[in-house]
Amino acid sequence: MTEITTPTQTLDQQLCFEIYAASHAFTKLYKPLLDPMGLTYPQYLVMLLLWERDDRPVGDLGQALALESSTLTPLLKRMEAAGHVIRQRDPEDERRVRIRLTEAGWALQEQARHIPQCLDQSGAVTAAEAADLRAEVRKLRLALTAALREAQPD
Amino acid sequence: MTEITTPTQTLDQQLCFEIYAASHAFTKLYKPLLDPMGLTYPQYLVMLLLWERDDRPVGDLGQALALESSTLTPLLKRMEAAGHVIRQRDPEDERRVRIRLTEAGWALQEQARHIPQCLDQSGAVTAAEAADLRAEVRKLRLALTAALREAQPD
DNA sequence: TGCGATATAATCGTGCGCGACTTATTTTTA
DNA sequence: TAAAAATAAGTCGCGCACGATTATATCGCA
Repeated sequence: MTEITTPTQTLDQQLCFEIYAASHAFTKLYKPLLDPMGLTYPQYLVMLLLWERDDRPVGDLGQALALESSTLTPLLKRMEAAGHVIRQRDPEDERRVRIRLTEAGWALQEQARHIPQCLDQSGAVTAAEAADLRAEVRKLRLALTAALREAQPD
Repeated sequence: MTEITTPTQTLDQQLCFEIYAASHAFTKLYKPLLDPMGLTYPQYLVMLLLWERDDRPVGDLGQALALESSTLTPLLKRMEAAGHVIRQRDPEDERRVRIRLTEAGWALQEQARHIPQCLDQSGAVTAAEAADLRAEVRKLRLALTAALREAQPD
């Protein structure tokens, strides 16, 4: 059963738009939770990585977040100014700058612990649905980056 | 079978991050397709809406895209400068500014027609998968905005 | 009729996010 | 080992995206 799929040029039918809009919705939902901690949403993602493993070079964070140094460097400087992290040249390899949590940065982990639950309790999705959806979106993302890599091989 | 779900503070397990990263991946994948038309990704979304129904007030586009006037006004001015649209006060209601496509703006529709296919052919997802995923993410997004509305009732 | 409330865009300041480029360091190789 | 290549972070300019605020126009109602 092959259908004639006229490529629908309609916003309603675009997966990309839904992802785009959902991303903004997440950011807005997180904002009131993060504001009291003095974190923005991308900064929170950096904190998640550092709580998981501290003392990483910038490029390591960029790899994990799929962000460029041109995005991360200013962001990390703001986080340093806010007292969350410290930026320090790696003596082993002077090209690298290592990012470490401050005491205050570690302290925030406690405050942040309830955040994932807030989402669950918002009734937006069940934990199981979230896990499934996460896996599917992850698959999509990896496929998109692979397609991109193919399209422009540096 | 109830599990003890310690809320995992790990980036790997965050749905929000996958959505965030997928959104950026889409934007990057679209860029080489949109650049020749002189459109950015959010501008492309505006064009989709206008091709669907021309001559809309700013707020109408904002409603559809979930964007504020503080985002759209400068964006639409850039689109006007690029010759894609015309911004004009509505004589019926002088508060409104109506957005209309120019001839050049309409002409782009042809060029843009192949874009959805490019995505399909990138092998990232099948059309059916995309439709399913779109529906799920849409459900999530609506739930998130509902949760937000509940949290801060203006 | 006129005045307060509401609706609609626009402005401003801040923080991403990227591509193109630069600088500094390390590694490779001729 | 000196020159070339590769790597890592940073800088710059531009375009979103938002919240807070403002300006203007319309509406509702006494």
